[in-house]
Amino acid sequence: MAATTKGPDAEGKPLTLRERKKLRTRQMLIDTALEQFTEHGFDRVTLDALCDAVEVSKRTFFRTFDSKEEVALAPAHDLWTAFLRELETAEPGNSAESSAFALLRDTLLATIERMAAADGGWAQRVRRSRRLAAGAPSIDAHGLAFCDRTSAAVVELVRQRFELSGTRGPQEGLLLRLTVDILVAAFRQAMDTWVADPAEPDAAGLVRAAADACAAVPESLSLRVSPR
Amino acid sequence: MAATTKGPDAEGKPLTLRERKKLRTRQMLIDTALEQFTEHGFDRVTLDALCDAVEVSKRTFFRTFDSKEEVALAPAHDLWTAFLRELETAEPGNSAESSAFALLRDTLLATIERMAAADGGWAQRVRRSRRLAAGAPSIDAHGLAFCDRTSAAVVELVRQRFELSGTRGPQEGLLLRLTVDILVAAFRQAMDTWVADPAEPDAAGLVRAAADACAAVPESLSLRVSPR
DNA sequence: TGGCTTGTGCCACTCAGTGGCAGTATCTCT
DNA sequence: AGAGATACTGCCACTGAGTGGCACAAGCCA
Repeated sequence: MAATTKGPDAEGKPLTLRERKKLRTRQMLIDTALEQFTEHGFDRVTLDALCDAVEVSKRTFFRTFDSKEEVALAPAHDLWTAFLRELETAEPGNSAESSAFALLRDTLLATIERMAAADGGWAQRVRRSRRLAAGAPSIDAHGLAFCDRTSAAVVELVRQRFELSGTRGPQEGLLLRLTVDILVAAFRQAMDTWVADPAEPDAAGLVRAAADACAAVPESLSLRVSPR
Repeated sequence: MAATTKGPDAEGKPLTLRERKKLRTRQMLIDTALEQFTEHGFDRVTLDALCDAVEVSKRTFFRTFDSKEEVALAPAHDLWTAFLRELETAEPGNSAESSAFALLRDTLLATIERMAAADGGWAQRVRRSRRLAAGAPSIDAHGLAFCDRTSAAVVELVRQRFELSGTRGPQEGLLLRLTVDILVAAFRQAMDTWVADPAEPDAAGLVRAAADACAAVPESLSLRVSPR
């Protein structure tokens, strides 16, 4: 994936003042947006109003985000970006199973933990963001599309870093894409159960939910139906 | 799912003139749109231009479709709508396996065949539509979101018509959703291979691709990776 | 300090999408 | 067949997202 995202590149430590300022307005925009959107509803908050509140020109907003939806999705965006970074150095599990699915799952769980550790408010922001997306179709659509693009990048990266085996077809890439999509489906499922559950609003809850959802995949394929 | 879609309800035969006219403009819009979009690019065709070509007011366009993207997605839209209808009367496979996944898969394949049988140009239109979506992020996003909404409706419908078993948890609904999402992932995969393959541009090719993708799901979960 | 780069504000503009209202075509009932 | 009820359509004005261009200011690098 080309670095087309406008998010932060949290790697090189020595941030110049300019960059720090930029990050600060970005965070300002995210926080204010999440707040306003949850308070008044996504489409009842105009960008003009939002930019007014943050004291930033609309032009600047669009230099920071690609669309009104993206600011609401920033937490999810950051998660997947971090996931990709994590995947660049991830190694197949030390356990017996070294399936691609397990690798991806473990990397995702590790990423979640790392995000939460690096920023205490992260879990809350993710929940807010997800709730917003659930209520506003256009946000959800953008989120889905972003997931999809990320999936493609994941497939790319894994093929580049690892040797695939366990199949005879010439279509390892296709199988891999399916694997990634299944992981994503499980994660979305986990997200929704986590967001709906008031008991564990912290990152640990999300990790647990994600692990559960991944574990449920084989079961779900053998789920049986009978007419009632 | 409430009947919020603006698509045709191809069930009651005696179509009144009004409805026939409406359907005709709808089809006109779809055909012209697919043509113009593929020719000049999605965002280089304004709605004004499109409506001009079909000699319809923009207001009328928005009474027929919810958004500019939706007209490009109409074929996919129709497919999933038909899938839902099909599912209302589908019965678990007569074969030994009566898994939910098999039920959904078979229903989907049957729906594809039925769509193609009812309308010769259908396959071509679907290909065009999919190609458009692949090239225009905003179309793709809308398509994903629509798939998601349909998935929810499918879960709803299956839970209503069938008894689920094969699991001990109280979360059959969650498992089922996962099942549906996996089917959708497989189908999207199939779509892309089918669209990319010039050899079998007819519906039979899509059916084959979809069946293959579904069959590949278990394999994909056991796909193994090793560092290179 | 002074030039150089980079981010910002402002302005005007395009285009998707909506509400309202008046006009016309279709339906229905006798 | 004709008249009234019932869609559906066209037109117009409007909101709001998103973009291009240019002048200006703030941070950067000697």
